[in-house]
Amino acid sequence: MEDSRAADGGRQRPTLEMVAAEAGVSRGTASRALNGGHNVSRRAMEAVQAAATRLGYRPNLAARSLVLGRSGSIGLVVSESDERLFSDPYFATVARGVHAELMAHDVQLVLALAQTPAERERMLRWSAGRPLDGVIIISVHGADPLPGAIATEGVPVVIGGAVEGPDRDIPGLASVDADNLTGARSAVEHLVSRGRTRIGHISGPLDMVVGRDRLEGWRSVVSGLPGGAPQTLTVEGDFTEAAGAEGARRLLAAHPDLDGVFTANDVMARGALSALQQAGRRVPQDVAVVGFDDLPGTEGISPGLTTVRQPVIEMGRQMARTLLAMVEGLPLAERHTVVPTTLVVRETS
Amino acid sequence: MEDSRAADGGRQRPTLEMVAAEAGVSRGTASRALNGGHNVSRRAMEAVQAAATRLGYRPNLAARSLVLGRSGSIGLVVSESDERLFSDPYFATVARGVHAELMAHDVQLVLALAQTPAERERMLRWSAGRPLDGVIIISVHGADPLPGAIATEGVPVVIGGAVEGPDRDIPGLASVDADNLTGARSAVEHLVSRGRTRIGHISGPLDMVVGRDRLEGWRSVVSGLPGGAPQTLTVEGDFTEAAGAEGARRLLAAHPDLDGVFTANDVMARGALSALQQAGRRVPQDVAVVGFDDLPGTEGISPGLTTVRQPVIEMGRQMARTLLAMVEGLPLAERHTVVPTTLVVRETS
DNA sequence: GCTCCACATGGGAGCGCTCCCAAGCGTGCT
DNA sequence: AGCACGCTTGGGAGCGCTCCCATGTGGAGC
Repeated sequence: MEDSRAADGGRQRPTLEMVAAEAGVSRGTASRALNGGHNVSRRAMEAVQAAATRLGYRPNLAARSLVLGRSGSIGLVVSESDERLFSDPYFATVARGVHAELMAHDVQLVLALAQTPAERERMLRWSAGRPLDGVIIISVHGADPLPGAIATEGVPVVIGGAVEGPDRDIPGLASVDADNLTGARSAVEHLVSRGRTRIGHISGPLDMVVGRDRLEGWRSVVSGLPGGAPQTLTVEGDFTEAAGAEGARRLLAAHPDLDGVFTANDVMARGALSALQQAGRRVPQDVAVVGFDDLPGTEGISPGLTTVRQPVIEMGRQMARTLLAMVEGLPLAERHTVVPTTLVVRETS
Repeated sequence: MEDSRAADGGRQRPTLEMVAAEAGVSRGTASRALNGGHNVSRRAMEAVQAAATRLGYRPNLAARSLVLGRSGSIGLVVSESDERLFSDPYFATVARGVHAELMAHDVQLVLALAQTPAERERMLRWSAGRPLDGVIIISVHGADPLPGAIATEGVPVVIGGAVEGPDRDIPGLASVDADNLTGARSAVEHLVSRGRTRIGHISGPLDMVVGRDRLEGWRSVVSGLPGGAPQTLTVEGDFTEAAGAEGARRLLAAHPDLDGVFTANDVMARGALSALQQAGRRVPQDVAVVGFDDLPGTEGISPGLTTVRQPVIEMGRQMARTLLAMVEGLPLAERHTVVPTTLVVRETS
């Protein structure tokens, strides 16, 4: 309507210049009054604030970004399909923690996928081009060059998960991860303490460090058992419920005497649970099941799942805190944080 | 390390000026070459592009925003607690559609809550302050002044859901909603066609239009039945599984002869389902259940739920499309879109 | 009464970009 | 051969803000 392009509600949006004029001071004074308020007389302070409210002044954040070289927004990047991003509760939970912490610092959360090459290129554009002060990347597969590339552009990166190889030494790159090795070990040791001797593992994707770490935790315990840790006691999954069910079926086929299963996350544990029951196994009498994650909001589901809890919301907050500190240029106590896990015993073991 | 504040990887980030110098042309020519490419000779074009790649040039999006008066990012605002935002699959699904459409247009998605007054004030700051070109608001309660306030600031708003009252006439405010009335009616008519005569309803929050609309759809059919539509055949829920279970228990207590339940969403239907089974009712033999939503990804869950499907992903895309059109200043065919629903009959009816 | 300093203020510079306009240049027409 | 038009090009202006520095003003100290 009205105008062809100026999208404005009609009148000119008030600028700092106009506020200053209205208050009878200069631009510089107005700016100081509205921000810190240092070196501003009480009189000027009040005049400026009154003028600002009278005019309905809102600082233009783009202009501020330009001069400060900072945008006040950070990206949360997930290298997954949009289907998984928006359906796996793990991501939602990390996002919840990240969101909470960012909001407390008045920082915008930009959500984006980076799975296809085009999406990855866009992330680079967005971070290097400044509207992103920093980036949190969760779900890293393989030796993904993206985090390193962004960090190299001078934009701080925090990875949700472990960092291996040369990326560990890039100063602009930090990480927050659960102690997957110890956590997995505690899960399997718990199964052993329950008298289980034939313990299978349904792993996460083995191109992800988290998948390999939890597998390794399992192996380190199971290889000490009489039967050892044969290949057939392990099935690679992808963290989905279907993969859990399929994994349980495969384990059962190879080892009819299976009496324990440790899955790399809770979603797969649920899948395994129904497959086991469908195969006529009672849980936990015949087969005990232990998962990993213990996301909030899943406590009520029956049967109560024995699982390794990682404080995912808090880890999300920690990622955001770390990133914000890096954006500020503050020194970090430790670049690579590892968070302890807790075993939560419920009904399935 | 290195430097105290300049977060840069050390060296100066290349600017358009530097690219122009490298290519031996002026700033203006370089700009034109990198953007549309109109009125630029082939020679200059190639020289500039080569220089840009050689220098690793990334345009400063803050500067561009400042001059264009546009940031290339839009906000997705949810007026709910962060717990609900990150656990209710409905939001995730809308977000999925919005995300897909925005990415196709290279627009950033900024995710934010606006429940507390402080959060709502921040939204106003973010939208009026320009780094948000437009805002999509989902889950509006009561007569929320926020959408109107943002629209009045000159920032286009799209509401996911119905708009009532004076807000309908604000030109900068559009909406996308499912045809809840007709959808609810078709659900209840389906129950009637299955021979049910005692049909209860577990509604959404009645301070939301969607809650009232679906209730009204139920009432319009049920009031024509012999027993009429007494108050006791309705329980107000809040879209959570617990509310669904509690609602079913209350309905059963008031009407032991209950033979049908229509719930305002699928999550509550799941809750109702388990409460009904716990009360010894067989579904659908004793009591038939129909939900609302039919979100993708829930098809596999057993028993298959009869429900009213709304194309939520597509609706999310539609919201984004509408908003982007408004940002462009394009004329809208219709400001308030209503999307038809489909009844999907499965095992619970 | 004069100097000195702390504090308050105004306004220029500049962030990196896009837009606009004037100037340059080659071609096709009369 | 001369003129006009169209395509390219360079560079100034300006988006709204923050920083910095020079200037102004008052009170404390000698």
